[in-house]
Amino acid sequence: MGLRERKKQRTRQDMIEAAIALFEERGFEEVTVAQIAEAADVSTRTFFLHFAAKDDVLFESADVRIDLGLQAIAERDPDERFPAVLRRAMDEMISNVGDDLVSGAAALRVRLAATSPTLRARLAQQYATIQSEMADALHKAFPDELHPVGAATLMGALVGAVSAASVAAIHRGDPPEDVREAMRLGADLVLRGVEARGFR
Amino acid sequence: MGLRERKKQRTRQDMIEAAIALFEERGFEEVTVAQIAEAADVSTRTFFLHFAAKDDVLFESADVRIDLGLQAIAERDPDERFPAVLRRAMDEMISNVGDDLVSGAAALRVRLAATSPTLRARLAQQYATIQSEMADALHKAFPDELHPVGAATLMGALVGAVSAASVAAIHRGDPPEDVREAMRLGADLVLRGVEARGFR
DNA sequence: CCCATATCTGCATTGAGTGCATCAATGCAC
DNA sequence: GTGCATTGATGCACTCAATGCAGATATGGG
Repeated sequence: MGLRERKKQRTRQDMIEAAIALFEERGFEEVTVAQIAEAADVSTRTFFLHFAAKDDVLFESADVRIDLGLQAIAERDPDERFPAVLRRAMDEMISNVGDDLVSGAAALRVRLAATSPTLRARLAQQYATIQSEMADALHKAFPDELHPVGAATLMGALVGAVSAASVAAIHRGDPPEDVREAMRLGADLVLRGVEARGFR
Repeated sequence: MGLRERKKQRTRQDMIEAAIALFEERGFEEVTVAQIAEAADVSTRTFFLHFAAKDDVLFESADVRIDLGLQAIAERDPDERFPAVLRRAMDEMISNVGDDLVSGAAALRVRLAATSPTLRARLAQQYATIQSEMADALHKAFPDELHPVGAATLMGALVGAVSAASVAAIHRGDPPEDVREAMRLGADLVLRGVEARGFR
């Protein structure tokens, strides 16, 4: 990595650190981009060169590995039914929420989201993306067993349960492994219902 | 209702109609508040006197009766267990999504949300409110059987399933009763899992 | 008819976000 | 090392959403 690239990452990191410090001190809504820029000693224009929006600076390390979920679906055994595939997919994703959870970045986001509609929206957006991409992949992998509405409903329940569980657990201050366990219980709740009787 | 009040409702309605027409023609993001105000022959300041944000104009008739859900929880039979209570609550709420669904306002929102992050966020916010209020009420009603994280997870799954189902069904152009049926199936999927084995 | 009140309006301001032109440092070829 | 293309940083002007404030105007009640 050349000097140019290193410098770029440095200013980026400066902005992230400045932003986090200010957010922790005053809250998300009370800090302006101009203040972040000033604290990081860059122009506001530079901020938007690195981040599309003010909240993006908090999602730098947000690392839900949706690719692992999609991969789990793609790699299914020919005779494997979708509840089993989903169990693998969710387990893969949950076991790999990493850095973010450990570093406390996720906790900071949840804490700040409590007082910022903008941030809540951004958080929701992330889950919505996972939900719709997975639903799409799922329908394509099991076209005869799951119609589009069914797949969407199923992923809505799964993502809804898992996200609510993680937010609630993080909000409570649980350590990373307990958060993951809460997420697993959430996924299990839904998948149990799917397995109980067939779902469409 | 006096003349003053009628005039107020009239300007409000003018703005709503102007906004809907413009949104349908050009999409949500492509229409400015100034344009809506001009089309309704009022000042932009008046727009914000009636609506806190640009997207609020589309949620005038959004009528998810969360009170019915909370009421269902409050009125529970002493020996009724929470899965049964939740069935009643969800059924009450789903059966009473009314006007909005019939008038096509809900469909317009879903259609516009497809191309507007702002609108998606607003939609998500609505569900999030229902989710957290119900989770809270649920935990308070069954303090020994459902701890806070469990209640949050459960409502996350329920609201996630129902909202995804309704959005998918509406997106498909299903008529109101089919949309409600999709929502019921979503709720059922989750509740079946809860009933299958006890949930915490 | 007069006064309190509520709606509507104009104006100024803040803050997010974008387009554009420019400057300066870096990387690269020779 | 010199020349040149690239690219990251910046300043400036601008749009748009949203808010505060101060008036103008109309309504409704006495």
